[in-house]
Amino acid sequence: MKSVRTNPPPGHAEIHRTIAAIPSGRVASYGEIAMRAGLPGRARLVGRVLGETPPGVELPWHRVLRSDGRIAFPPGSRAFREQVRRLAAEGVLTRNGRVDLALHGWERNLDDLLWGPPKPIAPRKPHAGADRLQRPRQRRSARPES
DNA sequence: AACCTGACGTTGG
DNA sequence: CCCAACGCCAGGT
Repeated sequence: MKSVRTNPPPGHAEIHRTIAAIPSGRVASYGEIAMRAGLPGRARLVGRVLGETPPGVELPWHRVLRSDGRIAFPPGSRAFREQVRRLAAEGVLTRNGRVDLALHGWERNLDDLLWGPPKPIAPRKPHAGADRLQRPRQRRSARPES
């Protein structure tokens, strides 16, 4: 018997799994989802899979944005407004259809950098004087000026 | 098969 | 900030 329909694209399940794992109040880009799903460079696939996701399947699709934090739908469209609404409900505000990734990015957001889990870095060893062990300090690599 | 079109992304002008 | 050019991949014309 012929397959009723095209087989599920490889990675389909992983993509769903990854999106479902985005914490509430956080957002991730299509590219990041693809990356985490083990499909680097397949951002487009993520978008298609999402679009093909049948209703009824609960998925935090609204937490997926473009790499620059903008909503992928046409501004003003039904889906666009719906996404803005859902995000706002989670405390993620949108400005001109764009979300501040530095603030709400899944990983590496300001909160984490300022108040979150910046704990691991403090094996401070009370040592009088010699503080040379401090961060090697990011030296600016010689920049080949133009 | 060529061409167009997307819930995309990056680089460069 | 806008635009063009690619890279990417599956579907539809």
